[in-house]
Amino acid sequence: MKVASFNVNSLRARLPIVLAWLAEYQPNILCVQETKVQDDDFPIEAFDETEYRYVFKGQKSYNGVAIFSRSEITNVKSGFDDEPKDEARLIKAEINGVNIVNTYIPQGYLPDSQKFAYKLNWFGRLLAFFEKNFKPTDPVLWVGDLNVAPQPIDVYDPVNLLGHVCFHPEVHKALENVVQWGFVDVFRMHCKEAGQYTFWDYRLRNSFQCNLGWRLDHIMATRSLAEKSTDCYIDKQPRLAERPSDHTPIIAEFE
DNA sequence: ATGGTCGGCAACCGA
Repeated sequence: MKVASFNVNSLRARLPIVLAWLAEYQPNILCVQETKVQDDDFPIEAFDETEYRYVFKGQKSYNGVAIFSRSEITNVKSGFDDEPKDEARLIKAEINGVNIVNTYIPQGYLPDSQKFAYKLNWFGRLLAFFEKNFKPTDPVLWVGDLNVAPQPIDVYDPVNLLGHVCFHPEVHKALENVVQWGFVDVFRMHCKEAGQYTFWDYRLRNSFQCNLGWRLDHIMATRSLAEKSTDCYIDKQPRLAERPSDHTPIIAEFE
């Protein structure tokens, strides 16, 4: 089983890239974030021509998550139970007995801002979500753009970037609290190398060419599932396409 | 050199 996560930065703008990527990599499951499309305008026709089924929850302009799957998708639910639900940031489903939780976690703007406090709180709400819906012994995959680079080897300049909203001690603690519930970082389990990134800022000149990146997109698995993972890797091919996203897909393979 | 990127969507906001 092949599972992937990809922040597409607009599904409609990236539609040919996503379709070509699905055709080439043939994952069983693809989770996407930042679809930036409200549900009425989701490009269902394009995906109805593929073998993929899909579920999605979006809103106008911002956020938006979707899951594509070659197998039946059941038990779909978006958002938290309490307010604000953030439906366009969290979608959960069950596929072949595996629970998929696809998240687009708030970026946080600046460390002093309300948005950063909201981000930190979001991890707490997510932990409560896992505690309520699953047991750590269940097969759960938590994937998506988590907007956190967990370790110094996950950012291009750990000294100067320390304190950034995506590389901040409080965010590291918030992430760790959720991971401690029962997750294994599947990419890190298979690759200990520094400089393996999934995001390069558009605003930095030549950030991709110079590999000035961040590892913000993750595939987390509960222990029983992680033990079945055979490989995990980051795909940089879409950056070479006509219209690259600032993120690139991460793929995990399971027995 | 007083700049430099995207996408959505129609003036800026978010990343």
